[in-house]
Amino acid sequence: MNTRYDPFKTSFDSLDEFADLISQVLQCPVTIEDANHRLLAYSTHDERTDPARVSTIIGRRVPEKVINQLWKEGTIPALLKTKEPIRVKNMDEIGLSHRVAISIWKHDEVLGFIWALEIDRTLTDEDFTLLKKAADAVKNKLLQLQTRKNKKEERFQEFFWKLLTGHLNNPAEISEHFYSLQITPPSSFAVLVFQFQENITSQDEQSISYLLKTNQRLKIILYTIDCNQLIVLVSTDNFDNVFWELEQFSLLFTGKMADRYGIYNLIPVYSGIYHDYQKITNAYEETLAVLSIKAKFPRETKNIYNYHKLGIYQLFDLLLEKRKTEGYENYSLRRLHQYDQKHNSNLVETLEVFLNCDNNINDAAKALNVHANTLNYRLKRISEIGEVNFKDPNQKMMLFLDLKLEKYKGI
Amino acid sequence: MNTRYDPFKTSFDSLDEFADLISQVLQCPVTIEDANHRLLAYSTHDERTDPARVSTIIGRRVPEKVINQLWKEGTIPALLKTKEPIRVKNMDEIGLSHRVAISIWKHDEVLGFIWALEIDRTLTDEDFTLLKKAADAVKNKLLQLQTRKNKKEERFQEFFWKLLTGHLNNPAEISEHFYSLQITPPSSFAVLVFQFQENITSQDEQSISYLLKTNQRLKIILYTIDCNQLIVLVSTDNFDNVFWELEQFSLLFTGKMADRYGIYNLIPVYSGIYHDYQKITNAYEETLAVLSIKAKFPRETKNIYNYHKLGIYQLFDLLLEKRKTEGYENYSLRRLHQYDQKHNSNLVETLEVFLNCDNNINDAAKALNVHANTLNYRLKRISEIGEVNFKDPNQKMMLFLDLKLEKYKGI
DNA sequence: GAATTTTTTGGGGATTTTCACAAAAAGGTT
DNA sequence: AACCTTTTTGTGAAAATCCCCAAAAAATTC
Repeated sequence: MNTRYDPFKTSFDSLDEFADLISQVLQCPVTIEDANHRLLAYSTHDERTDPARVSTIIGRRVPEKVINQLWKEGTIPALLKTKEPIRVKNMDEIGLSHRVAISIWKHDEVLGFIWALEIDRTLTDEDFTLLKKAADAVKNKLLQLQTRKNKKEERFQEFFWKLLTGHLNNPAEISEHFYSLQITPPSSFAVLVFQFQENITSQDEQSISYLLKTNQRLKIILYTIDCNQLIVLVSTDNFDNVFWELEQFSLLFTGKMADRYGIYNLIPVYSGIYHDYQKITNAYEETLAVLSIKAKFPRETKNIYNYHKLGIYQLFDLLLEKRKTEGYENYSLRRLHQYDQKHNSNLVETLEVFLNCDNNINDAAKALNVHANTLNYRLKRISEIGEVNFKDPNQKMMLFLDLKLEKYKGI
Repeated sequence: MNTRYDPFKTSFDSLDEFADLISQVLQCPVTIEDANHRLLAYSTHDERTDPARVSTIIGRRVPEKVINQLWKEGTIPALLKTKEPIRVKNMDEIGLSHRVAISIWKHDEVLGFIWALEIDRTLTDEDFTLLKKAADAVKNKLLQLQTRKNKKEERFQEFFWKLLTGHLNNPAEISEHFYSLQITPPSSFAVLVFQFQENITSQDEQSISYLLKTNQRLKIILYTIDCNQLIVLVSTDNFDNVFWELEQFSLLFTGKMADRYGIYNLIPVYSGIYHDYQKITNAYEETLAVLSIKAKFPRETKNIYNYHKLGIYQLFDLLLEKRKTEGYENYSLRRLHQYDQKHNSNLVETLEVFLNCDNNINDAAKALNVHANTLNYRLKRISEIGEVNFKDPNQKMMLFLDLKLEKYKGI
């Protein structure tokens, strides 16, 4: 067979038609996906298939566990690097039989993938050449879809920003927008924000888009990017334990950004669950508040991702202002600071660690790297010097608050 | 001797002169006091005396322990009831030798007392008659002092109110007022407020005035009455432990109001220590804030008398407002309330008591009248139902705050 | 009304915490 | 250097807390 021979130099109306054509030429089942592993088309003339393909077709996307495996094992990274076909050995644990994949390129961007299953026959080098021709032939068709989608995405973004900034304050208007964008608004939603260390580049955007679209944990309604923040609107319908889901998703997303794209130190936060789309501004502000507090108390709020869990840190802006206006000073803390300064000891730190450790002497002693009796002695001194009664929850609470407020003020 | 005979029907310039006259007639040392046991005059012709009298003259008032003893043992109550002379047996423990006292009356009000010491001779019935005549003769003179004092007190009051309400905002002006009232302003001061259960009657006023003036623990600079509140400005100079002193004084005052005059349930509060007289308004407002919180959390703040010690309760006005505007609700608390309602249990109450008891299971179990294991079981349920982690101080603190806020809201 | 679940109470042993005491180390003063 | 105070660490016994099990009581469900 001549390498010049190109059976794909023909016009076709739909991608499905084209998938069938490839299938006929290569004598095996074929599927075409976009860059986010969404199913675009699949051949129907061949009935042989494998579980992974069935799931992909049923769900109109490649199952997440399959994507994960293909990432881990290197197929997808390879496809994103080369224009050559890649052979994948069968992986029974995810229901994948032997197959060959090729990426579809336009300039230096991957638009999608073609998969050919090697169920009865193994593809030859010639078949590989044909596959490359098929990939080349399909790119323009894909590009059309892509640009159409881009325009749509712009409208999505505009709508999302209007929602976030409270520019749509009429339920009917909001419904209308959803309808015109062909989105069914979920009855409950949450806003997620991922804060990046640096501004998000357009290359990052692709990774983000890819991750969001391939994720199958949460339904992403809308998302947009603002400097170093990725803002996402997700549906929270039909979950027993929404916050757990949100946390799982956040960790998954940040984990994959790190593993796959080397983008580390993302800070995920999310709002509470809302039902009223006019309150999306509140949700967004919640997330910003959490980010702001997390910036100031990174250690204390390490495992806190939402406003609800912030606990007393919710109050800090307010409290600081109060303290400023009334010129109040915690008597005990002042005494302890004075003592620390005079004898360069560290009673204040000791107190803070002790309170952080929920009054547990052993834990606190470990955290401070001192003997438990040492801590005991210090606590006795603290209660003497600072006139603190460690049996009084009110006193301790105020101390804790004022301790943290000092830090807050200091930053 | 004829009962008509009256050696005191004579004019005299000063009270001291009159005291000497009585002393001459009765052949014993004499002192005259006002209703608040302030020394008004004393005889000098006789050198015999006792330690109590010496202290009285030196301090220009009867020592507090002597007054206390005379109250306890019934002399003063008797003097306030009858116009007859009362004999007091000697009380070595307070340096008091035998003496006779008589109260000086104007209408139904006691203006003061005359004391005659029975050092060498015991007074006869005739002497008693003479003493009554002396008391009668001196009353007009005392009345003059009284009215002069009243006018002065009115000026005091006016000045005090101006200070409290911030109508004097110029240090020079304030100093001037102090000077013109012949008060040396202390360099540090505090405002005390005693809240009565009912509006203060003019009869109560006399008791108050008496107690304030006879007290020797704190130096009272100014005081005034506003409906059911007694407002006092005290000097806090020269104390090591000011707050302890203030507390002692408060308890003393409320105790004596109860014991002596049957006026119960006074609520004492006091401000912090201030140095700047322009900030007296702040001090006053502090006390009012404490009273307001104490009204809402009587049990929790039972032993709290000043703003400083209020701890987290300082923040409640602010927090409540925040909660209202943001429409936040504590998730755990809501869950627990729901459970309580459904199973008519009392998990919320259990939680509150437990937190009040500083996480001490035994104390809390006692307070709840249940077995410690029952409480343990309930706490396990609480942590399950409310998703509370009892090792997390932040969570617990927020729970505590929200619990108390609920109550605050409820009232 | 029987069966099941939830709640309360009790016992008792393992584990921790608490506390007093003492020795040693560290820091400061004269 | 000698002396004192403060701080740290160690030890061990008493006290308390924690935790498991089980039985009984109460409430709920079927």
